[in-house]
Amino acid sequence: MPRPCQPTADAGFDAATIRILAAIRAIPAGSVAGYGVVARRAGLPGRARLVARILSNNDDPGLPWHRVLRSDGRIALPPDSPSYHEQAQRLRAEGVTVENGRVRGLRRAEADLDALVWAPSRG
DNA sequence: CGCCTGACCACGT
DNA sequence: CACGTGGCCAGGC
Repeated sequence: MPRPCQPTADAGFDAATIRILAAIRAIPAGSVAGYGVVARRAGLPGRARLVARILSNNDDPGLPWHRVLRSDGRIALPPDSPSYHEQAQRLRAEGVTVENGRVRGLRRAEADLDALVWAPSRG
């Protein structure tokens, strides 16, 4: 009996992994995020590859791993992989437009947000 | 330790 | 938008 805390499938993971898992679970249905964004949200900038490794190692079916894409909106998995099709299917099931293994509007949306924050004559 | 690999990223062409 | 290049971090051997 490791500990009386509630084991949410995060049991046994280090802090970084737990934060990343939380960041992934925080992605709302019907939305997507890049590996780098997930890492940054988890407070681990520059650890995009760590996110990828965690997803690769992940076995929790409740984790919305399908909402994580490359920074350019492309599905990271190889097109001939079974998981690739599963990801595209799950995304479409949430109303996300997947075309040619790619989701449109990921980079553009982030750029717009940055533009708002860094907009001239505003702050 | 050093070396290779990976569900990555930014940048230039 | 597609490709090539260099960089980055973490693991496995």
